[in-house]
Amino acid sequence: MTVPGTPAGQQTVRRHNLSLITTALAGAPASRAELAHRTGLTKATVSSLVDVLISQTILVEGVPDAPRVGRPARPVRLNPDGPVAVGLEINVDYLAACALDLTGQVRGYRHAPVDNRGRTADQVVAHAVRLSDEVRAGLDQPLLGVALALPGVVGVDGELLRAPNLPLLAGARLGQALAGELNVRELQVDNEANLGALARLWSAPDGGRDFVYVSGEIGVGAGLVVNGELFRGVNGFAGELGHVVVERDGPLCGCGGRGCVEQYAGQEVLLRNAEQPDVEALEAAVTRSDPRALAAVELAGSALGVGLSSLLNVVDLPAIVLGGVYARLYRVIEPALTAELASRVLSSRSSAGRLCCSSLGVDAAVRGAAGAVVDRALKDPGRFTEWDASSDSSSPSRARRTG
Amino acid sequence: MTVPGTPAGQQTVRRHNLSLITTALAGAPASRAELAHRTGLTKATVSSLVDVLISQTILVEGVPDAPRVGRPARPVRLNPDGPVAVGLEINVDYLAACALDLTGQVRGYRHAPVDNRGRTADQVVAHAVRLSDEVRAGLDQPLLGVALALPGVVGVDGELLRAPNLPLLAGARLGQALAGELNVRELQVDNEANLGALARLWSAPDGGRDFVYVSGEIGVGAGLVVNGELFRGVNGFAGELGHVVVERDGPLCGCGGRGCVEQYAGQEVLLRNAEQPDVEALEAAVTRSDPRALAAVELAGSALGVGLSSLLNVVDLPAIVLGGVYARLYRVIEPALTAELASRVLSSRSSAGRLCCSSLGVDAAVRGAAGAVVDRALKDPGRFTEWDASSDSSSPSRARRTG
DNA sequence: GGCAATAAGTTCAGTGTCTAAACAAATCGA
DNA sequence: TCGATTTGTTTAGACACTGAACTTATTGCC
Repeated sequence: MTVPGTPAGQQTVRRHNLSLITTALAGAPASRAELAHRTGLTKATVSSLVDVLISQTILVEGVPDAPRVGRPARPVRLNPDGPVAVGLEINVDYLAACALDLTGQVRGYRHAPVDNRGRTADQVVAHAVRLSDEVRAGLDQPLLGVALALPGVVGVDGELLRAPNLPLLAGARLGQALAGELNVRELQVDNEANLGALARLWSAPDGGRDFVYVSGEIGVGAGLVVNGELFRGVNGFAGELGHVVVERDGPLCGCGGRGCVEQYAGQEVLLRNAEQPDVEALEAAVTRSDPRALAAVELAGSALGVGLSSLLNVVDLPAIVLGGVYARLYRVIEPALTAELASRVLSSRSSAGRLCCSSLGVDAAVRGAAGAVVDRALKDPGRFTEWDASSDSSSPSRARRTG
Repeated sequence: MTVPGTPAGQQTVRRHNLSLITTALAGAPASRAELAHRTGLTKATVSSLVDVLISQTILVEGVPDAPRVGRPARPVRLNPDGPVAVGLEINVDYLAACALDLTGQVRGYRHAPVDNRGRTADQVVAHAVRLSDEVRAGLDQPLLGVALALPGVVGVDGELLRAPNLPLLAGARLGQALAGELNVRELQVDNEANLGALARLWSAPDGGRDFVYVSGEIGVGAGLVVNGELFRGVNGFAGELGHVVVERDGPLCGCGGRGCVEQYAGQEVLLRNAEQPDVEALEAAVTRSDPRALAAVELAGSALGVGLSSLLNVVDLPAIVLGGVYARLYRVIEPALTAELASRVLSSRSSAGRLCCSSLGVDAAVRGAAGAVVDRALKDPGRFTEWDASSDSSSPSRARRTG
């Protein structure tokens, strides 16, 4: 909570304890007395903090439930009618948007299949803004914030640095453009693997706070979740599983190296090896036990296993969650993968490295984006002490672009 | 500073701000007024905090330097005669100990060449305790704490989980045994790669706060330093560079996998390939351009480059520091290594991935261990509010083992 | 030598936040 | 209707920070 190198005062304490309340309420509602018990604060302090959060529309009082002996508890919970977070995703062949309230409920969702390969940044941004509006239509709730998921390598400043399949958008400052259009101060931008990982983190409360999420989209990315937080690395390049080496002298990769995971398990290579036009066809071929398809998937699984072994020996995480294509091919890909992992990962002996498959579909990244906004708000609700006064970004009717 | 999930109060603020003072003084002494300027606190607060730290013997007032106009500043600095930290290292063929004062100055050092392969845990612990005493001999300063460096995989609880060359010590709870003998409450245990990395962090102030330190001892380990902090992973297994895959079907490794970095660049393999008995001989052979030796080192460099490329694509760090054997062979190993890195590491285009060589020798890990103790103290001096009262561990004369 | 200028460090009233304990409120059970 | 029980609020006190006034110590200039 406290920012290193910055002096702490009473306000710092307040901020920390406000965050204690909101995170304690993220799971289930609770009375003030129970909050005091959970957080270790006194009842008096909890009352004071809850008052602040209610006045900020972050919390609301619920109806007392089945009364027992003693004064009935008045449960307090995250306000489903408080500010909403919007997640956006710009991908190769679709755009998506998602509105989430503070409780994590989806309040709006749009998935627009569209080929973005030939579109300019301006066009894509305009479309994304439209989706953002649609997704908030009918919700008379202020905008908490917006986050954006992109397919490719995203720098720390939100720039799209590498996007092999969206060349027109490479180098575009999509985050800043969208922030201007949507009239939000800051807009978090991250790649789909990272945000997919976060979606998994919050959608599976018992799924652990440490895992690798493998995003099997066009590239092979991984989101590293360590102690419930994303590990991004210094430039935001962390988790580039696609360019971990499987064979030093393997096939040449677009990155300039040789034998990268992507050259065995990337979607493009996978389809080519299987001689199938798209993922749907591959899935069908696999279910009818097409030998070429099976071989291609097995090769991919084995290479992915080698790459993940290297990754796990470097970052030491106890679980792997497969997303994207790999989730859809889980059944077929799993044996080769586990075989490699079992023989290669050091920690596989002491801690059973669980492998599982994401239950979220294509909407993982958008959900994660919106969730990231909510998460930030719940982890530091004190940020909004000035925020609620200047509610210029509160109404869905924003300043439209001129022309 | 603040512990997540724990209520914050005024004491929390104090603790944070005390740490602000000590870390601000880690570089150079400063007057109270300058500290106020550096930290952002008021002069009044700084005075109060400094008083506390002086009473705890963490800080001392120095002599006023060349006076200028105005009341002369009274510089405050870390107390070189305050508590001392002890670092210990148990390695395959030596034991080492190091005493560091709060300013980071070495106040005592011992390096005892001894073959530990045949010794039991009890024997090694007893020897280490003796060295710890020797290193503090003549220093009438309380003991700040002790940390221990081990060659192998160290679990989060300090257990030595894998130590291929010290089979008698595998599974031993050396940290707990030493803590009991030395009468310290807790004793930080970590592997030599991690502590070597920390030593590098503090010995090269301009060396950056993000890098991989490659420890070329018996195994090939890596210490990952991210934003000035060690990245240990969930079980403490992070950074096992030796078992990153170079060739999926390469030679069988002791870990059960195939084609691990260790099978090309490990010290044992390296010596075997070069047909040399030990590292000294190898160094000599290399300087007289022995073709076998050069080939072996080049092979190692190339394999290390492949492994490090995978590592950097996973954790995204901007610099590599070579330690151990690799530092000694830097000249010869560097070309092959940089070639692999340049073609394979994604971020090598945007951020120049600097490769350099540690200036510390075999004492890197002990220094790092002692430094880790000092670092912890400076980052949270508030921990010692109760500590100084019960000064049972303050005198060098401790309770000896009975018998 | 005396005195303004300058800068360092201290003192003190004021404010915000937490704690602990007493108090008020609301319900059950007899 | 009354005691038991639990929730939530009030209040006095403690603690740490801030800002401003104040004290201290030195330089530089007349």
